[in-house]
Amino acid sequence: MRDNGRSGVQPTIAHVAHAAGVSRATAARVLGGYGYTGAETRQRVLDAAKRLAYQPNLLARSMATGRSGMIGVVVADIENLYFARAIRAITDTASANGFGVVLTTTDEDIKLERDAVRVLLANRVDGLIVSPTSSIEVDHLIGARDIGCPIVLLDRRVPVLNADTYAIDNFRAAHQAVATLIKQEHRRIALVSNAPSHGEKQYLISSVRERIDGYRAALHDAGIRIVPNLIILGGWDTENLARQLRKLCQSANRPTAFLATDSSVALVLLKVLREVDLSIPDQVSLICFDDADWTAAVTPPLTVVSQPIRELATAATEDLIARLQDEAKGPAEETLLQATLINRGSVSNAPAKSPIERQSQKVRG
Amino acid sequence: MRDNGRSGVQPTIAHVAHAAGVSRATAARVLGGYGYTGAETRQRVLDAAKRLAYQPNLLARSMATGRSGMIGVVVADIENLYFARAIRAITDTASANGFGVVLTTTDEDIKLERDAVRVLLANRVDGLIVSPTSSIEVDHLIGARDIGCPIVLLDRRVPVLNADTYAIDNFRAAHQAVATLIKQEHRRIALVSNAPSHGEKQYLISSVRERIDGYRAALHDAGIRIVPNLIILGGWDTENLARQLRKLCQSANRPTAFLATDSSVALVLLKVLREVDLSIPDQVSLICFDDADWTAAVTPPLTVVSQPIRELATAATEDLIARLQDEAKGPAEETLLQATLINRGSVSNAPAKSPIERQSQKVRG
DNA sequence: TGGATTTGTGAGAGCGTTATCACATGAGAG
DNA sequence: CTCTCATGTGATAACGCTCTCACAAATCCA
Repeated sequence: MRDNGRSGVQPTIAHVAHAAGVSRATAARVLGGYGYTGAETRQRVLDAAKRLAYQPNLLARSMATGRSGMIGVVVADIENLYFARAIRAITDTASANGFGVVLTTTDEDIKLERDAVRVLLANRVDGLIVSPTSSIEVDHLIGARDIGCPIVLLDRRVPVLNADTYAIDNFRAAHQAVATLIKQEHRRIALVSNAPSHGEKQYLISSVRERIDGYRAALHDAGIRIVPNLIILGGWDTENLARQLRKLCQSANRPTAFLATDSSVALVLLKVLREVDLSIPDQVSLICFDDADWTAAVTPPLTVVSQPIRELATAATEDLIARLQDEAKGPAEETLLQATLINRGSVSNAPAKSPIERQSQKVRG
Repeated sequence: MRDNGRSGVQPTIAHVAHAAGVSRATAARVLGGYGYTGAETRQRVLDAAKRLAYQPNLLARSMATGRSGMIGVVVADIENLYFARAIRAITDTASANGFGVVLTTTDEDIKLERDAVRVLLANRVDGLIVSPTSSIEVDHLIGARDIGCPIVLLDRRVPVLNADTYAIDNFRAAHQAVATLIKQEHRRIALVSNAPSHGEKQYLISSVRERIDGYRAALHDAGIRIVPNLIILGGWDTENLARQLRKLCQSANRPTAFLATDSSVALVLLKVLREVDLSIPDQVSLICFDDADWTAAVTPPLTVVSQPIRELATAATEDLIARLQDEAKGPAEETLLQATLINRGSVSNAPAKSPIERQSQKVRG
């Protein structure tokens, strides 16, 4: 039993009890707020506790109660706006309810996700809020659920897990965005994402998959042919995504409009567009997911699909905490909030002529 | 002792020991990796552990060892780019070293900071990484240190605490940025920050204070008079900051250049500049702290003071972990890395004529 | 062959709580 | 005047680990 130098300084219930001249049990009762205690004794204990600056050891309490008061959060990347906002809402909600948050990051790597869940479980978090990288490889989540650790899913679904899920209606949001573009006469609309393209469709992150589905449906509804080349899945390497976009933008029949599945993708696209000297919204229109604060500050300000991230994350956390506190656990529910399209300045009518014609015109002029 | 429904499912060392037909002590030794164990026994225990999917209860381990393997992180706001990057680096470094991270957020509120530290200590984190809101009200930090909880400071200093500190050389960075503007003939240079203006100078966040000092020094070195009105401290309310900036930009002798102390301030400034129809870099120049990814994507791309956030946070975490592991604790050290000015497109020569003249000229034209 | 030494194992005491149980006291009821 | 019963309080067993000790068996050296 090594001495960490702390135990000698941190008073325990025993110290308080001694100082107050009562038994440990009694001190524990008043400090823990349970069981009978005489008014006068209680005051003596309270005084002693204050005098010694007693702080209960939550680890010990967790040991004894079997609940740690900690919520584990597993997300891909905290630098991503979506998750940053979500984590903020989660920590706020958690601490308002007396819970702490243990944060882990997976980088969309299923192996790291497994590790993260294992570590969190080993630390006996009471519950988990997860944005799973995969909707297929979820054995670790099922394992967690099976040992009685409640899980709430954020942003992404895992049907087989049967857990409460909080996300937006991605299909509808993408559909609406694309429909907006179509209404402005756009016919060649590209969808750009940083999800990895390798593997089967089912291995895509569910939110991206649903956005793609919404994109396709909107095109289909308008009788526009779906061109596979216009769906860009750049993977997690920004440079790779930029390369693909550059190529697309320089091709003869480049798209007249883009739908970016998140703001970091939009950023890459913006850089490429400047590189190839295409201006928004005159030459290309753009809508992106997530109302990042910079989207309103750039010129032109970007039209975005705003997700109610804070609401989602807050609701998810409250849900988890409710499940932690009530033993009455209803069946798993899926909460799908609606995203809202914020019209700013990055969408305009499609250029009257096709890009090819425009370009040759330019050369002639 | 309530049953949380988990203990029945989670196997303990006792279960493994029983399954392997050895004593708890022996199982604990092989599972804990300490003391002697026979090769054959070890294997039996390992097999049993695997079969039962044994996962050590880290809470219990923490109780016994007095170390939790958790690092507490206290920052103002995770949505702030600086802290998002820092937290990312901290979690990465921590988990690479077998540590977990408990995250708390203070919103620059000293009261919340006190609470956060208290909760973290109650949870017996092994050490603390803090970006303190105040360099004056630090009794809670001193208290933490005094009970033997190592603290490492990030971004901000607290001289009296005598703790290892990781930050950039804010004075020099600001000095250099302002000098750059001066070299381009700018004379009316504003400093814009979102730090609260009320109270004494010493109550400012140390990094902001040092940037202001650097700003003043640069002006002074160039023989330029310091105009108090050009130092804008907007507080945490974005709208308030915008209001002040609007007023400043519309005043007769508005500044020709701005130094923003972080990227979120720059964002507000950008919006205001668009509102009042002032273009960068023709009419005003701009340098901001922090190389946020959007700064390179806007038009024109922004010239920024790039802080080596990741390096700072990684070093801070490694330092803390080293102090946690080595008992040999040297004296507190301050590590000041250098920021680098990244020249992009938001700085140009000051308009040849004063804003007033330009404006009247415009009217005449 | 006997004592010392190595090698491996088991017993058991913490760690700081929670929570149950038994017990002491005094008051009120029969 | 005993018998309950409410009211406090103290002992004490968990919780699941770590880690010191004691001790048995096997090995070594003289």
